[in-house]
Amino acid sequence: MTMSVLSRTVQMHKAIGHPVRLRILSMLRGGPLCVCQMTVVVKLAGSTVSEHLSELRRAGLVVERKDGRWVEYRLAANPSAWQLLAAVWSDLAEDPEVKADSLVLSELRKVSLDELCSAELELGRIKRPKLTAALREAAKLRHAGEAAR
Amino acid sequence: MTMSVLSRTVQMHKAIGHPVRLRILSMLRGGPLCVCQMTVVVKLAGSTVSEHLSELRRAGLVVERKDGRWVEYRLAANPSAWQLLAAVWSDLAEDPEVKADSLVLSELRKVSLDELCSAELELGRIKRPKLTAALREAAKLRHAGEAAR
DNA sequence: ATCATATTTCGTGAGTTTCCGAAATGACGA
DNA sequence: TCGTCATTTCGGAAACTCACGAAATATGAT
Repeated sequence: MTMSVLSRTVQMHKAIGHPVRLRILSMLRGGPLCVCQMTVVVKLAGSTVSEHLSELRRAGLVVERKDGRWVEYRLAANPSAWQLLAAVWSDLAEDPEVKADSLVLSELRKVSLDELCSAELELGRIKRPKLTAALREAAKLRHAGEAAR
Repeated sequence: MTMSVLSRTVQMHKAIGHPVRLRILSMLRGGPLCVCQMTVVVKLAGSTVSEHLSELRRAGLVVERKDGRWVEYRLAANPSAWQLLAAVWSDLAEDPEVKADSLVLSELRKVSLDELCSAELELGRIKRPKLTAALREAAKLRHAGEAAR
């Protein structure tokens, strides 16, 4: 079960080397999140997000903690992971998509999980004015970054 | 042609996230090398090694320089690449496979490229006593690390 | 000029990744 | 107890990765 240093390093970089997983890591920088919150932001099937999170966990980059119906993920305290991610944050903060995500998240964090997860609150149908404003702004940012894909 | 920061970061980590490419980067830490030298160490087809090097170049991790019949690769001066690799070296130096590689390389660097590349000098048929000793030692190291795959 | 050879490019097959929706799991509340 | 709902696991389809050998390219030696 103990992998070589080489294999562990490869596993860690493979985990980071995917746009959705990198966005998830960036989101977690602002504090722990549950799966349903991340699902809203990245707009993929819940099962897909769950699988990405499993891979990040296997790579030692995040840890999970059950909290009632929800599962909360946070960045792992792993030192070599932290050093690695530190090298990533500086560049990444400028990215339009990452900025858009954190804009959405800052409003999303103010909504209770019960409220967020209740069936009617799919993205775009959320009533809260601040949140919808954040979503519009995020869409603009994303669109601006679209050219540079 | 300008990629977003997110895409470039992903590309870089994908490039690092492969055992052979990681070994190549580790090898280059000791100075520039030509393709034929790396091919001998990693024991893959020349075309395969060449493709790995192209990917590392596209990711901005290495640069190439033509030198007669040979093509020399070295680590790029790219600052964000350097910061990333710095986080990797510390862990990686202990890995048995990486140690084995650098042991072989330290002897391989003493052999001229002409001598190395002449057809009879496939790995294992090299006459130089120090080099063969290094290869035996490297094989032992690799075998010790085999358990931890 | 011609040959040998180091490297890259190309086509191909095997294996892996990524995404989805459906089914399974596990926890809360009625 | 039963249904509801967040999450995970599973099966499968499309896309991508990795390794190879053959062909193309380019350089140095004869």
